[in-house]
Amino acid sequence: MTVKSTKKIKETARISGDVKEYTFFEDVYGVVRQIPKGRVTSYGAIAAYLGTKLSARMVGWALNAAHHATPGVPAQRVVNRNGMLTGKYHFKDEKEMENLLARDGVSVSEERIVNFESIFWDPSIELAL
DNA sequence: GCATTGACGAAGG
DNA sequence: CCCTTCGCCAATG
Repeated sequence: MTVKSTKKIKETARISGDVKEYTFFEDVYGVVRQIPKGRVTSYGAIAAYLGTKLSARMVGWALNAAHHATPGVPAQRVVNRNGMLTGKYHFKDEKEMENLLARDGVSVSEERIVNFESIFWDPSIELAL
């Protein structure tokens, strides 16, 4: 799907049933779903790609709503800039995120992804439009 | 409508 | 190198 290059996140989130003008969620989902298996990225990288690097928190917030999204978003591939699984508590179980990453062939040691920088996937580069 | 919080990140101590 | 503070912007109390 083509990311609707959101210049601003302003028109964001209105999960109010009828109004679905929010591109924020769609964009985040779109990017996250394109993360190759075995690769990971950060909230900041996604935010930067969407042009809102100063609001990386919004990306995490969007992923929080990704739970009810279809076909599902591999949120385990999105961690903070330090490669830490900060969002694991938002999964069904704490181990779920780490488990999913292991399935992708990504090792985690002490809450931190091993070789994080090596498998880092930057949408601004990989998806470079 | 103001105050607090947050799946972040950069900077300062 | 670890911890604290501040900025960001939308949601929630």
